[in-house]
Amino acid sequence: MNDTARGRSTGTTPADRPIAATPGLTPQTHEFLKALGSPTRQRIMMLFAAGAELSVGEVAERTGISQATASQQLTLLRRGGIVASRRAGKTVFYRADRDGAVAALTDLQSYLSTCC
Amino acid sequence: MNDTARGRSTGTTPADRPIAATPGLTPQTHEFLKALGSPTRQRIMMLFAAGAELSVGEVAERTGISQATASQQLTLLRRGGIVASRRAGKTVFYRADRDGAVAALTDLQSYLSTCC
DNA sequence: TTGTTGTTTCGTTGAATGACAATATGACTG
DNA sequence: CAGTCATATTGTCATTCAACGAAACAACAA
Repeated sequence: MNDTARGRSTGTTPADRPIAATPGLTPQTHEFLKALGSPTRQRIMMLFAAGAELSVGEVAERTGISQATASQQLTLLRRGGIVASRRAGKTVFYRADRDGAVAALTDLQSYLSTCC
Repeated sequence: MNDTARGRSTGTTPADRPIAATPGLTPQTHEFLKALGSPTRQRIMMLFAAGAELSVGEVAERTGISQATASQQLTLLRRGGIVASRRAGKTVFYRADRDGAVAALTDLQSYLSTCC
């Protein structure tokens, strides 16, 4: 569960890997693309508009999917860096992760400016 | 390919709400996400760097996949609007579609600014 | 016409995905 | 401690996807 090592993130890029040598997308961005490639997960994301914070159960209820599925899909979205989670007692609240989204979008843009 | 009713997109959006009315992503953009979500197709895209034009057979050879598979994957990429094709006699040349990529990226950006 | 070449479509196979119910874990309450 | 609530994980099934070879199709040459 521990989601350390974000890899790309905010402008670090030490001395080990120059950006230009990277032939493709960051694994993070790959997860991002897969995450948003699903209509169900797109629908879930729309629930987080305006900075809303929702529990897993609320997401399940509002989308009409089972609690188990909601938990799984939210895990995928978090893996894609588009949502973040916070635990408050027994319930876990998810919210949109704007920074993660921007990072993925930036990576995508850089990738596309290479291959297009 | 006829994309009627894009909804948000390039319009100047005078006094109406650009955000509230848009429920999700364009089908085109959905195809775009699915297309780039595959490592194989990401690899294919990298072949089109610097405006290169490649036949289906060349793509097959350089990626090590069968010609049939290459044709299928290129179809998916075209459906996502990231490549365009041109027929010259018997051979079909594919190239990156920069405009399509930019359009999808713009749509994505607008979507994310809604839900994040 | 027949043949050749490049591409697409068809049919199949194995792997990955999405969804659910059932169960396990974790966190609080009594 | 046992009990309960919210979430996570597991097991299973149906659907989808990537990849292939074989066959159909399209464009040209002889």
